[in-house]
Amino acid sequence: MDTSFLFHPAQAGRAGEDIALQIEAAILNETFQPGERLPSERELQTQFQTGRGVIREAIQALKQKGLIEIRKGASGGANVKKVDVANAGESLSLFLKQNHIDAGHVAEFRESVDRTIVTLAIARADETEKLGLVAEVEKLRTFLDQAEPDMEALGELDRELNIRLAKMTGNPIFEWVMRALQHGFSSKDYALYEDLAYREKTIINWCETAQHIAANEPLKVSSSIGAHYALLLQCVAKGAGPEATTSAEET
Amino acid sequence: MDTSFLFHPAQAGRAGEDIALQIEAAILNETFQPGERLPSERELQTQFQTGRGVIREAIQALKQKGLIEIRKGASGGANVKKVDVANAGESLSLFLKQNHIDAGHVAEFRESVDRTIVTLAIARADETEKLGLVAEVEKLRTFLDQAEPDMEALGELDRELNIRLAKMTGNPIFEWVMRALQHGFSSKDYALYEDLAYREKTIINWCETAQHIAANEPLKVSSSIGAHYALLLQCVAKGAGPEATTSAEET
DNA sequence: TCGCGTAGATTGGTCCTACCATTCACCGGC
DNA sequence: GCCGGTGAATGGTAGGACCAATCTACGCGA
Repeated sequence: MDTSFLFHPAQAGRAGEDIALQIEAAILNETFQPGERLPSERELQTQFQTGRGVIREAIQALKQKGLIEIRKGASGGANVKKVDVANAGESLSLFLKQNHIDAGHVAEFRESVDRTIVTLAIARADETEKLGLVAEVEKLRTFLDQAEPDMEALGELDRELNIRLAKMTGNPIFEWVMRALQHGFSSKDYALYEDLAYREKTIINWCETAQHIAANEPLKVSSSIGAHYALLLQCVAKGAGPEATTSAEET
Repeated sequence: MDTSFLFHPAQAGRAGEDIALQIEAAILNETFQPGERLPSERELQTQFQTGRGVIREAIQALKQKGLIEIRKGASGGANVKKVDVANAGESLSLFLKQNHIDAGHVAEFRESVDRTIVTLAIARADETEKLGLVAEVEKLRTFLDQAEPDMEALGELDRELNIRLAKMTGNPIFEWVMRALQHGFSSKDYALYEDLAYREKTIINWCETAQHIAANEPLKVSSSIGAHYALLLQCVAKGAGPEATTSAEET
């Protein structure tokens, strides 16, 4: 492939990062297919108009992320690797992105984690925490009256609530997983809030969930969680409904 | 701190990796505390007897992993960072290691994931897969008669079984999580198999679990999972009980 | 005496050049 | 037609030079 047009020179005190990002973007949007070979270091050096050390640092970063693997020798170089599930050392968000994990699977996983989280939260969090959660959730209501709510703020609040809930389990792994999921998926997820009906129902659902937690009602809260994800899947299906499905699938 | 004795020169075609590992080890075993400063690049260069490029690549790798952050200028350099839960972009295994997440929390998380996995596996896997699982699990029995079983092989088989089960959900995220957990925890986990009683009970439990899956008995399988983790926690508690924890462990 | 600004030292960031080690493709001899 | 050698391509390492950012310390002036 002729890649001479792809990249532009990098500048400032972080040329390495910049270059790594450019290449990573090219890989993630599949300009470079798995199995393909990146240009050699010396070639990239001229394309980016930079020293070889910088190129090497960028490549090293991609290698560290598991995006490429490197072989020496003639016709060696950096091969784009399929980030398959076996590279578990890597970040969850990268895995979700490169494999186009569909929303259904993410939702399914999140639902299972959420159910455990609320159960543990009810069992372990003290009254103060539970009431604090309820108070925080109530803030969502302010978004109900607005015709054009601040999506940024709404998404942020939703994120914080999820993390707060995860913390209430007392088990840091749940918090880690929650943050990882949101890091890898937030952009897609919160776009759903654009839908008015979804927004209203979801906010109400959040309030119910928090109240059931405060009231120590594990079964009711579990039912709320179920309702939440039913809602989410329904909204996803509707949004992607007519024809967008075909392209979204994969391998 | 005087660190001149800490490191030894690296060799072969991957000096950078080697050095990164040495430094990472020093950080993880807390020879370098969070907040402390690593020696400057030029110092490390003389300590490792290598070129500065190699040092920079090693440092870049650590930065990529989120273990350090780097500032320019006098009294700048590489600062050891506390990998807290907020860096969700990072790998789960690193998080487990640096934060000394205790076995109980890991077990709790695994149990919740396992319960979901078996439920989904029953619902989605076809007969062939289920019978395949049973057949594979039966191989564990061969370890029952041996006085000195090959722990390596036993651990490996256990790992494969878990992943096989995760795959049967049809949701790649579960497989990812399972692999991440095992990557970050396997060494400690499979040491438990050293205990004869635990080994026997766990193997039997595996067989039960597989059979219940093949028989499509969600409740029974859930009960098996519960039994498994009860067993595991009990064994951990016993092993960690007196004080043997300190020395006998890993590396 | 106090405060501010400048000069120097420290450290990471970049560039360059040379050389080594590995691997592969091509070519010539058997 | 097969085998082995040889050279080219490519990543890996070494070392030096300079730039840019940052902190420290000193000295000048109010």
